[in-house]
Parts: sequence; C-alpha cells; structure tokens
Amino acid sequence: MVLPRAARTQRRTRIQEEKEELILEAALDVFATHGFRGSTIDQIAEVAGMSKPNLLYYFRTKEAMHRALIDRVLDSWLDPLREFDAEGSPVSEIRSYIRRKLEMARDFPRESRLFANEILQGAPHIEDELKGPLKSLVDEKAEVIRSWAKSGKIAKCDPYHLIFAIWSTTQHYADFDVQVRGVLGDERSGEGRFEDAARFLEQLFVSGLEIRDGGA
Amino acid sequence: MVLPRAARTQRRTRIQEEKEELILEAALDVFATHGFRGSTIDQIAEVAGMSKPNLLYYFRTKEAMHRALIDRVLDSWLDPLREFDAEGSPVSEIRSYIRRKLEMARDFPRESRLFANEILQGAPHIEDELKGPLKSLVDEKAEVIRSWAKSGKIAKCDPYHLIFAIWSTTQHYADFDVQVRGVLGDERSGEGRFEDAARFLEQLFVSGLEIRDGGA
DNA sequence: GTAATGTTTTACCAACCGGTCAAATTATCA
DNA sequence: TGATAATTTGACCGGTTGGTAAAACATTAC
Repeated sequence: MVLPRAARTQRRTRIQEEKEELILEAALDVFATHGFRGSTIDQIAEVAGMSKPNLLYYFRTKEAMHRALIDRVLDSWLDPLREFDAEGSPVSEIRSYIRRKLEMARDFPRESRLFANEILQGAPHIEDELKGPLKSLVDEKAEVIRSWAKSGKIAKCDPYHLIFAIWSTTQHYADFDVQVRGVLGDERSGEGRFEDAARFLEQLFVSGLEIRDGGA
Repeated sequence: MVLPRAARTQRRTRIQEEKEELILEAALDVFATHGFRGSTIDQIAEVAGMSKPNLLYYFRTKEAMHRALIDRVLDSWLDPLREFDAEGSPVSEIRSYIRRKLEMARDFPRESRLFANEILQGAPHIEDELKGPLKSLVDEKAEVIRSWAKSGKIAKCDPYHLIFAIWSTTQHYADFDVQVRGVLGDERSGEGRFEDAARFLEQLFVSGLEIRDGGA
C-alpha cells in the first residue's frame, strides 16, 4: 500500500532512513545557499541524485524538508551554549564557548548559513522557537554572566549583548565566508584562518572583560 | 520611439528619475528580505505600485535592478571605513568607527540585509568587488591598525580579524534583528537597544585592545 | 495644434514551479 | 515461490515566473 509518509506509524525501513538522510543532506546544501524561497525541489532532487516525485515520496512538501532540517539544526546549534557552565571559571567558560562556536562555524558552515538565511528573511518558520526555547536558554545563561559581573569576576557588561557579540563574530566565519576569503586573499584563506580568528577573539573577549584598575 | 533603456544616452527625464528611484526603493524592500532568487518581479512591481511591464520598461531585467542596488549600497557601505583616519587617535577612531557602523545598521537595515543575502548566497554578483576594491580598502586600513599596534598604541592583534569583528558585531543588529528582538523580549526591543549595544561594543573593543601591563 | 517622443497598459508566451497520479518496478518475508 | 508492501518512474496539471510585442496613452518641443 502507498501510505502518505506522515501516516506511517510503523518502524522506518532501512531504505527510508538512508534516503531521508540523503535528501536532507542535499536539501541542506541547497537551502543554505539559496534560502527557502530561492530553492527548488528539482534542484534538491538533482543534488540528491533522484527524481522529484521520488523525493516527494519521502517528504511530501518543500516545507516538510525545510522544517525537518531546521528542527535538527536548531537543536544542535544551541549545544555549545547549553554547555556553558555556571560553576566554571568565567574566563575559561567564555574562552571555550568561543572555541566551540568557532569550531561549529568551521565544521558546519551550511548549518550556520541555513539558520542565517532563515533569520535574515524574517524567521517566518521559527519565530516561536526564538521567543520560546531560545530566549529561555539565553535568559538563563545571561543570568549566570550577570552574577559573574556582580561578584567582580568579570567587568560589568550587558550579558545579552555579550552573547550577541560572540554569536556574530564566530558565525561570521561561516556566513560571510566568501567575503572573509576575498579580503584575506588566497594566501591567508587556508584553514589557518580559524586559528587566527580563535586567537584574536579569545584575546578580544578575555581582555575586554577583564576588570580594570580604574573600573567604575 | 521606444529605445531599450540601456541604449538611451540622452539626459534622463524627470519621470525616469522618479520612477527609477521608486522602483529601487521597492526592490530594496523585496531583495533584502527574500534574496535575489527568492524575489519576484511581480512582487517588486506591486510594492512599487506599478505594473510589471511598466517596471520592466525602466529596468529590463531582474538582474539589472539588483545590480543597480548593489552598486549603490556597496559604495555607501564602505564610507565609514574610508573615514577611518590614520592620523587620529586609535581609541577614538575605533570608537567612532563602531558608532558609525552601528548607526548604519540602525538607519539602513535593508541595505545591510541586501548585502548579507548576497554574501550568504556566495556573492555571485559581486565577487570581483570583494577581491578588488573592498580588499584594497581593507588592506590599507589594516596597515594603519598594524602600525598602531607596532608603535605600542594598542595591543598587538590581527587587524583583519579586528575589522571582521567590528563588521559582524555591528551588522548583527540589522541582519539578525528578528533574533535580537526575540531574545531581548518586547520590553527591551525599543530603539534603546542600539544605545546598549554601542555601550557594550565600545567597552569590549576599547578595553579589549588596551595594552596590558603583563602584555607579551 | 501637431508631430515626435516618452510612458503605460493589455495580452501574451515559453519555461519553470510545487505537487499529483497511476502504473511499473523492486524489496520483503511467510 | 508468490503475495504483499515499499519504492521508483513518467506523464501530467494548474499556477507562477521572467520577459516580450504592440498598441494606447501622455508629454514635450516646435
């Protein structure tokens, strides 16, 4: 019988798992570089190496594909922030948060771009997640940072804008990769640029948050 | 006679100037939120309040509209960096560069998003500009920063990554506006968020670049 | 006023879009 | 093996897309 995908409650077939993975992989490629509206099912099908109706057998709509991707990415995207530990030392926590985010930008640039495209275009599919789970997590970690500042472990600063600054500087290397490479030139565009970036950002944030002698 | 737009060498009509401006304004709206491929001529025409063929009388293709916009934006986008003055004091130059970029993010968010979309999608229309004029300008200013570091006016750091960090943190408030608002919540999403951001970023960069006592 | 030019509209096209359908093919398992 | 269910394919559909042609309309210059 040919049941619509969503109606199947049975365990998934081996083929199903493989093909769905294959499709999401292709969809990630395409959505990440063209955004939702700029991507076509034909294009995704071609990258996945299958016919369009075949692809639509696994995901019944373009939106279903996009949603599946977004859900997966959004979840893993916040892992580094979840690991942010209130018990650790501020400097080492911030330092390793930066490192983790930078590693993600290096290792999963398509995921970062998928997300960036979605936000840029007004986050039509994930506004609820932004105002719900994401906000809660950030609120929680912002409170941690605030307490560090209050107890004099780091300089006083707005914790939300600190988080924004870490997000933007690290994701920049994934989202604006073409620009970064263009500006750095071919010689400096090797993988070493991530090490350079890590060094710079750690210096910036760590000494930028140090307590000054003449601090207010 | 009906000459193709590109072939007209005569002075432009009053109507031409007005309509072209009207169209570019509408196109900026649409391209900025949907990217090139995600935007349609019909949509732009509707926003501009004219019929599609009428619009196509002024810009013969979708690409022509996009190019006209990109050219204009790219130019004004670099103005703050051009003002970056080698003769000024490092701290005040960096401080006012941050302020200017932040003001642009606040006052011209669509322009920022148009640019972000273009880069995100691999900069298919402006790769040459990135590797040419943009790179040259950045190279020049990076040299200024390097000389400041060398003469001990600011901490040693990679000037390119410093510039990237300023770009990303400031443009973040335009490009990721939905996310910023979502996380800050309704109460803190007023215009005051730009003042908060300015305060935070100035503190971060200024004290992050100060010379340490125990500096290497 | 009128002729030349500039502008707008209506009607249209071929290609592409997201998605459906039914038939053909292949895998699974008793 | 054969029956049954899962997968793949090709043909197709209505709507949208970027863009054109030509005629109607408006504006300007003389």
